[in-house]
Amino acid sequence: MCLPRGLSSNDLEKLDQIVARTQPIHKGDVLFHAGDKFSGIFAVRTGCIKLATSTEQGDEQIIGFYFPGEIIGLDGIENDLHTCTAVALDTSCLCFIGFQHLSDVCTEVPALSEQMFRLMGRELSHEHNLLLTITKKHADGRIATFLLSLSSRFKILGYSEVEFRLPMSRSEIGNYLGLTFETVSRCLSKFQKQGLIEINHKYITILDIDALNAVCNETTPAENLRKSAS
Amino acid sequence: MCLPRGLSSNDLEKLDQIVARTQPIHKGDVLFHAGDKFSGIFAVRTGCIKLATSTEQGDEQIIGFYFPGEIIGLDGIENDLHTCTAVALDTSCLCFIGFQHLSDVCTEVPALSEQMFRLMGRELSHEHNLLLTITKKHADGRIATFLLSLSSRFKILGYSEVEFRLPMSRSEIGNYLGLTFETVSRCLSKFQKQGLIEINHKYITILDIDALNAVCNETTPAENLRKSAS
DNA sequence: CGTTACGTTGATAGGAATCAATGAGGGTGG
DNA sequence: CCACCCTCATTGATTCCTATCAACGTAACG
Repeated sequence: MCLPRGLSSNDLEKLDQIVARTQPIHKGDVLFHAGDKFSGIFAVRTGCIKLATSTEQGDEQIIGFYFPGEIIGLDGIENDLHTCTAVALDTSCLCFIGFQHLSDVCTEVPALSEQMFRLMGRELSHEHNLLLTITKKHADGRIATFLLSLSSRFKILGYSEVEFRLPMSRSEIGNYLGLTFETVSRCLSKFQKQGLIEINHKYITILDIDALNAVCNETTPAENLRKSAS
Repeated sequence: MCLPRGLSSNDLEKLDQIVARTQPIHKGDVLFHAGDKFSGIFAVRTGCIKLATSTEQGDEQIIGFYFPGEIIGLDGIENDLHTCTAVALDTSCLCFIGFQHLSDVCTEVPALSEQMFRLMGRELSHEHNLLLTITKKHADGRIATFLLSLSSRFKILGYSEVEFRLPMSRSEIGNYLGLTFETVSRCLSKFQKQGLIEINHKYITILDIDALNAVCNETTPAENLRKSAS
């Protein structure tokens, strides 16, 4: 499992008792909607889930894509209401941990409480990084960053870091990175022409990871924004 | 104080014992640096603090501006290291709560634990909103949104919601909103010409709050990004 | 085999970044 | 106390990136 880390086997047992394996859900299925009552958190076992918030006007902003080992649902802890919508991008299996159980165990096991804080902290850093990527990088850099992020996560999961399938559409990538799908498509084509990657529909092969890294670190737009650092 | 909410007076007492009032810090002083060891969290009592992350290349991204009653330092919970830098924008007073003490009291008082989760959840929603603002709105909308956010926060603090001082520079506003300081300046001037606000250096008067709200909700760029909602 | 959603590619336009020059305040030192 | 410096802010001219509009190709699905 994914949640525990530094828990005693005794504590692990307690945790294990409250974890439920859910039925697989299919592409397009909604795990929870923004506004739904918060009932607990989910751990992705297989597949991929996207999380998105939205404005009153109905535009949606994708917050992240979640792969096996990653946790979703923390957005509901604040007010017992989910602020995000979670949708499966592929057939996916999840574990569910009811919040009532979880907080019971948390009071018994302080280490689990800490672990929960860490998870929320991770969400926060993820969003910090996303903000940095969006505000400081051009389209090229954002997409290169995105591809490398996927690559490193797949590697951790034991899959190939250079050859993988994108579970999300161009449109979703664009939404996530603050770009239009046309721009995403164009950048991917450009990277292919430059020999950085090879694209076959949803399948990507990274040919030159160093060059991609270089694109990530390219000159930032709004050089002068740095001045506020001083 | 700011942290408690729904705590018993008994619990409050425990909390009170571990809160330390710190010496006032001055404009430009650094409360903690990214990379510093995490020692505890701060509550702003007076003044204003900015929080920022940065890339390896040194560009900084301002994450938020924190006013009295707001909490900073949660970014350090994940790895016991701060991921943000906190800088005073004005002379400011803060309370400090050491993390060791805090987690001790948390295990005794589950309600406080929940409160901490809620605080982190609030940080998360704040960043979701910021992302939405940056990716879905033009410069005008971002700045109008920013002004209205300040306005409502000042109102809560008991200050005027239509007349206030901006503790941060144009450059910092721009950094926060993903714009250059020139664009910020231009938009503010434009709003003034349109009779929405009046600017006097750092002092702002909101003349037409409804019109500002309208600017916030204006047509979004990248209309087609919505399609991924379907 | 048509329908539909998704993806690619091209042409154009618009908004904000960049470059540049000038002005206003605040602090320091003579 | 005034002159100077330096940072912050304003405003204008130009450029560049990416959104937008549009047409077409391709894959998946019933």
